[in-house]
Formats: sequence, structure tokens, C-alpha cells
Amino acid sequence: MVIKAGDLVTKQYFIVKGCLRTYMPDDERDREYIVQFAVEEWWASDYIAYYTNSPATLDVECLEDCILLSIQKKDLESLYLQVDGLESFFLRKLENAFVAFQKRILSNLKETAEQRYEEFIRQYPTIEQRVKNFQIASYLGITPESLSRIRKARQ
Amino acid sequence: MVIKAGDLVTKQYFIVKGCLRTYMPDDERDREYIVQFAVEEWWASDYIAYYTNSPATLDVECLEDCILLSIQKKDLESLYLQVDGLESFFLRKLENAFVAFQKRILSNLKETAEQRYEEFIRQYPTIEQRVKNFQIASYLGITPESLSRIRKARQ
DNA sequence: CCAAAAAGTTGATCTATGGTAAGATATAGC
DNA sequence: GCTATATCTTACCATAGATCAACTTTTTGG
Repeated sequence: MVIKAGDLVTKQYFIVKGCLRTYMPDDERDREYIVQFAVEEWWASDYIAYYTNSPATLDVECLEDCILLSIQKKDLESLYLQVDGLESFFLRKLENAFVAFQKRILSNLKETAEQRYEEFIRQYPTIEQRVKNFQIASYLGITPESLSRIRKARQ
Repeated sequence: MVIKAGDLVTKQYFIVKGCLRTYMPDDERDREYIVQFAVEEWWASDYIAYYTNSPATLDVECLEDCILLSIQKKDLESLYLQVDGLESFFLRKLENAFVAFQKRILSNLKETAEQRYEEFIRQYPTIEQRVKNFQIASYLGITPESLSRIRKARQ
């Protein structure tokens, strides 16, 4: 477990090796809502907590043995001043994440669970191999039972 | 109409006065999916098109008489080099938008339509006054009929 | 290898929300 | 102010996906 809900989040993590998930635990309903998966070359954190300096509401958890690099927000900010183009690099990274989130919001508005599942395996074929179906269901916002039925209907 | 699907998007817009909506038109199903509303002091554009230099997939439309300021992406980028702290300012703006989108994804995963409506009027009380109910329904991902039923049940 | 636990599947039923159509209000243009 | 149009509401029925419970398959740890 890299980040646990309630933690103060001062770091973000670069994934050298492995696969992680970021999710909101909901103890009351005994459920979890997966915000994203992350694999090699991606960055992960609870970015709400990281950007707003508030306690984490999300857990970040390794789904496999992982090698991670971490950087303190403070250190990154002072690096921005020293390394030319670094801030632009992170701006670009954030733009990409923003675009991905907006697409996901649209896909939730427009598409059925089946279409979103098709889109998921089209867009993240390697991730689909590496994570459990019930985790994909959680990412898509449906139950494992529903995903199972969708998968059956597809064959 | 500020941006129309298919346009090349090279500008973003600052709202001095008025209210806009950004939405994906779906002619086939004769529907629209509202990505966001924007009011005074906010910025608007089709940011997917703007960041990825691809043709717009979204419409941006004024819902009232508006006063807008626009800036070319190119000009903004050269201003980044001239005005100290400007890039950080836009990075911060993007962080906030990112956080808002992530919260919306989580709320779609966790909450019922009624809870999302409550959250919407709590978070955007002024916007609720300024836009039509069927547009709020579109933003929430439900039909106007469902929203009407939710509103009735609340009283 | 084998037992236990975890994950996935299936069936029966339930519920939130959608679709359609009609009627009721509100808004805008003359 | 009055008509036309847009918006909102209501009723009835349909459907996607949820829930619950049982069962099967896969994975894991000893």
C-alpha cells in the first residue's frame, strides 16, 4: 500500500516496474471505486490530496511487485526553477491526464457498460491482462456479475 | 456558438460576463452530453482539441449574452516565456480542473442520480439558477424526465 | 500435489432510470 | 396581452444493471 486514505500526500510516484491501482474505499458499502490503473512509465498518486494539500481520500495500492521512484512535491517545485522545460513537461503530463479524464466522463455519459468495456480493452489491452475482472468492473462502475454477463454475451 | 465540432481549436476563452456550456452533440440519437458549464472568471474551450491539436469534438455555446476574451495558444506559449509565473498559474488552473474531473468521475461511480443532483446544486447554486433543467439533466447523465421525478421527490 | 481461499459464473428477482406520449407551465415574439 | 414555442411534468411501461445466493473454476500457500 503506497498511500492510505487519511495520509498526508507530499509525493508522487513514477512506476519503473509493476502495476498499481488508485481507488476510493467505501467501508460502509464494503466496496471500492477504482479511479485508475497505472503501469510502467506512468505516474501515480492521490492527486486530489497532492494538489490540494488535503488528507488522502484515495488508496494507492500495488497489484504486483513494484519498483517505484518517488519525488517530494517541494523538491519537484524547486527543480522546476532549476531545470529548463521541466515545468512544461509536467504541464503536458497533466494536460494528457485531463484529456483522459474528460474522455472518461463523456464515455460515462454516452455509453452503455458493454461499450465502455469494449473501449477499455481496446485502449488498455495490456492492463486488461494484468488486473482482475472484478477490478475492471469497479473501474467501469458496474458489478462483477454484470461484467461477467457482458463477457459471456460477447463471445 | 463559440466552437463548433469539427473546428480547429487554437484559442481558449476567458469569461468576463455570461454563461457557456461545453457539450458533445450526438446527432444520431438527437442528444447532447454536457461536459461542463462555465461562468464569469472561468475559462472555456474544447480542451481535448486544444491540447491535442485535433478537430473539435465538442461544441462550446453561449447560454446568455456573453463577453469573452480569447487568447491564441501560440501567444499564450510565448507569454509563458516572457511573464514570470504565468505558466505556473495555468498549471495551477489545470490542476484544479483535473481535481474537479476526478471528483466527478468518482461521483459517477459512487452516487445515484439523486445524490449527484444534490451535489450539483450544493456545489454550483448560481449555475443551477442560470441554466435549464434539461441541461442539468444532460450534465448529470440522466433524462429530463428522471430529473423532474427527482425534483418532485425532494420536495 | 492438495486443501483453502479467491475469483468468476449463473439464475432469479428487484430497482433505478429510460422511453414514449400526453398534458401543463412558462417564455418569447409579435 | 396573445399566440406559438419551448420547457417541464406526469403516467405507464420497458430495460440495463444491481442484488442475492448458489455453484464452478482458478489461484495460492503449505
